[in-house]
Amino acid sequence: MSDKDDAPRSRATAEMVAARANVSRVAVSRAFNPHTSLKPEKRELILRIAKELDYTPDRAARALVSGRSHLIAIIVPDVYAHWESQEIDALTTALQHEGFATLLFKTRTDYSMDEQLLATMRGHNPDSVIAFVENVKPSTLARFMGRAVPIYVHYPAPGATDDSVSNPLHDRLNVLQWDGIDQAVALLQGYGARRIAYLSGAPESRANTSRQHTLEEVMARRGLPPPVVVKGDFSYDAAYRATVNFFRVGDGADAVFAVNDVGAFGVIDALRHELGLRVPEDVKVVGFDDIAQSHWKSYNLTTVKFDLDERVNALVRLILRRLNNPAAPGLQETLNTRLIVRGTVG
Amino acid sequence: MSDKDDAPRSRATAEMVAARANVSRVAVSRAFNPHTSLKPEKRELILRIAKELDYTPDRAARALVSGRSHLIAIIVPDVYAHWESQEIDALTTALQHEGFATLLFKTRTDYSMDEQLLATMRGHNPDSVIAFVENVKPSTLARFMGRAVPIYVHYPAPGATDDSVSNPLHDRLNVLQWDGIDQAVALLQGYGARRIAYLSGAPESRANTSRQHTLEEVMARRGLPPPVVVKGDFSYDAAYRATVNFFRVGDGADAVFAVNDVGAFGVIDALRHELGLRVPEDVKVVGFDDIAQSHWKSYNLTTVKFDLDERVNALVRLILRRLNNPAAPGLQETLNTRLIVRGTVG
DNA sequence: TGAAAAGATGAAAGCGTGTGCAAATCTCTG
DNA sequence: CAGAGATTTGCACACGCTTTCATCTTTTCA
Repeated sequence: MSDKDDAPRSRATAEMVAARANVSRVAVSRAFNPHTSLKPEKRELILRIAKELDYTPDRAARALVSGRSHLIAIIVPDVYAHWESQEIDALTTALQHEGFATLLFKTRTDYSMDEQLLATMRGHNPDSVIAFVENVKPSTLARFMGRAVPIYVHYPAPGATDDSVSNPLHDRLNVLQWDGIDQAVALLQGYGARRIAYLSGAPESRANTSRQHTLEEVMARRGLPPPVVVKGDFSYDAAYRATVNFFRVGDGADAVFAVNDVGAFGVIDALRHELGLRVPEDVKVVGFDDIAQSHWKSYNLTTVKFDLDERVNALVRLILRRLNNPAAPGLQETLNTRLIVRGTVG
Repeated sequence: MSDKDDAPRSRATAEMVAARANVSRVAVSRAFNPHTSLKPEKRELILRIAKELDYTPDRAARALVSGRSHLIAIIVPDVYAHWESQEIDALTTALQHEGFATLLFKTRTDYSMDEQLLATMRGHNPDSVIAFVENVKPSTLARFMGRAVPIYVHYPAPGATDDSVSNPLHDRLNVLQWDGIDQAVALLQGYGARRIAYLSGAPESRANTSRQHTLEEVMARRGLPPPVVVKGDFSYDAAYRATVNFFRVGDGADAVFAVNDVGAFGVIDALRHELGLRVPEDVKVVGFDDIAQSHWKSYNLTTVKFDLDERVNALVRLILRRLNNPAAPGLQETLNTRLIVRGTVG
C-alpha cells in the first residue's frame, strides 16, 4: 500500500476512506447508514478507518439527496427571556440526542415575522420548525416551508373554537391552562382574596389573551368579580412600572396574577421596594411558568407550571411522528398545567 | 406559455424559475449572487418570478459547491445560564444580520467535550465555531473542524504566558478583567472592607481561574490579604449553600466577590434570608457579568461588566475577518471590563 | 447436491447549486 | 463601419453523498 500524504487542511471525504479501506465509496456510505446491508466486518473496518481520518459524512451533501437536513429550526422573539432560554436548552439537548441540530432564529421583538427571515430559514431546509411566535398566520409560515410542517405551541382558551380541523397546515402542542389557573384562584380565594388583578403580557399575543380569558372564566365560575387588567409586556421592567402606577392611582388589589414569572418578579419588587407593601401579607402574587429563578429565596414564587421535560418530550414526539408520516393530517399533543405552591400567597 | 401545474408540496427549484422566466438556470443562480454580471432587467424579472414561486436557493446545495454553509456553530454548556442566553440572543441577531444562521450545540454540564457531538457538528460544516466551553484543547477542536477556525473566548490572567503565538489553531476574543476587578476592589477598600472572600465557579474552568488569579493579584498590589476561596460552580444553588456554610463555620468576611452574577444572587439571598445579615451594611457583594437581572430591585447588584454589544461585534468581526482571509494566522480581538456601581457595596 | 432465496456489492444516476471557460452580444472609438 | 474591448450568456463540470438496479456471492432447504 502506498503511503499517500493527505491534504493538510481540508475535510476527509468518503472517497478517501474508500481508497484507504480498499472498498467502494458506496460501501462507506452504507457503513454510516444503519439499515443497509453490509458485511459486519467490512463495516467495522470502514468505521475504524473513518475515525483514523476524522471523517464524518457531509450533512449538506446527504441532505441534498436524502431530503433530510437533520436541522430543526426554532423561532423565538427573545432567547434570553427566561422561560424560552430554558426551553431552548432542554429542547436542544433532546434533539441532539435524536441526531438533530438546533437552528436558531430570532424574530423582531414586536412578535412580527420577517419574510426575509423566513426565506433564509427555508433555504436551510429544516426538517421541522417550532414556532414560539404567535403573530404569524400558520398559512404564511406553511408557504415558507418546503416539506417541513411547522409546529405551533397553542394555548386553547376555554371558550375558543377548536380550529384544528380547519387548519391541517401545522402540528400543534396544546397547553391546557385551566387546571393550574383554577388551583391558583382557589388558593387565593382560600386566603380571602377577592380583588384579583391580572398583569398582562403583550396584549396581542395569544399566550396573553388565552391566559387572561381562562382566568376570567375561572374567576366568574368561582363567583369572583372580574380581574382588573394591568398592562405589561412579559418583561420585568414593564411589570414594575405598571404595578407602581396601578397601586398608586387605583384601588389596589388583594392579589396579582401575573402572565409570567418574570412579570411576577417585577410586581413583587415594585410592591416591596417602591410601594412599601408586604408580599404575601398585604398583596399575594402568583406567576406562570415556574422558571429556575422562581425558587430563589428573594422571590420564592407560587406559580403555575408546565412540566418542561414533558413539554420537550411532546415536541420531540411531534417531530418524529411527522417525519415518519409526512402526509398525516395535523398532529397534536396535549399538556396540562398545575400549581406550584411557594411563599408568595399565604 | 403553457400553464403547467406545479407539484403541490415540494420546494421550487432554480430550474422551475428559469423555465418560467425563459432564461437559463445559470441566470437564476446569478440573479441571487450580487457580484455576478447579469443584465439588471433580467435579474429583476428573475427575482420577481422567484418571489411568485416562493423560491429560495437551497443552502445545502450552495454550500456543497461554494464551501460556505452560512452556518455558525455555538457550543455552550448551558443555554439558560443567564449570561450565555443573553449572548446567544445578541449574537444570533447580529449573525442573522450578516446572513448567517446560528447552529446551537450543548455540551455536557461538566464542561467536557463529547467527540460524538464534535463529529456531528463537523458534519454540518459550519463556517465558524464559537466555543464558550473551556475544557477542550484547541487542538482537539481544530482536528474536528474542516476549514473552519474555531473562536475561543479567552480570559488572560495577569501573569499567564500569552500562548497566542504558539497556538495559531484558533482565533481569540481576549477579555481583559484587570480594570473592572481593580475598580471593584478599590471600591470595597474605600468602604473599609479588608477580608474579601471569593466565590468561585467550577474550579477547573478558565473563566474561574483567571478571574481568581486576577483578583488575588489586584488585592496583593493593594496591600490586602489574599481572598478566602468559597467553592461554587457558577450556579445559584451552589452559591447559596456554600455561603451559608462559609459564614456559619468560618470567620465570615467583609465582602464577597462572586465569579458571576448568578452566584452573587445566591450569596445575597443566603446572607439575607438564611443568615440574617444585611447587604451591603454587614457584607458587601460584587458580581461579574452584569446580566439583565442585576438591576432588578431585589438584588441591585454592583458588578463588573463586559459590554455585550462590543463583545458581539468583536465576535462577528472575527468571523468576517477569518472568512475573508482563511489562511491568516490566529486572529485576535480584545475587550475590556469596567465596574457598574449599584447598591450592594456601600 | 442442486436450485431458489437471501444477502452483499459496485456502477451509474442523480440531488440543486456555483463557477471556469468559451462563445455570443453589446459598446465604444477612430 | 471595422475592430478591439467589455459585458452578458450558457454549456458542462464539480461538490459529496444516497439510492436504485443489476450482478455476483452466500445461505437455505428439500
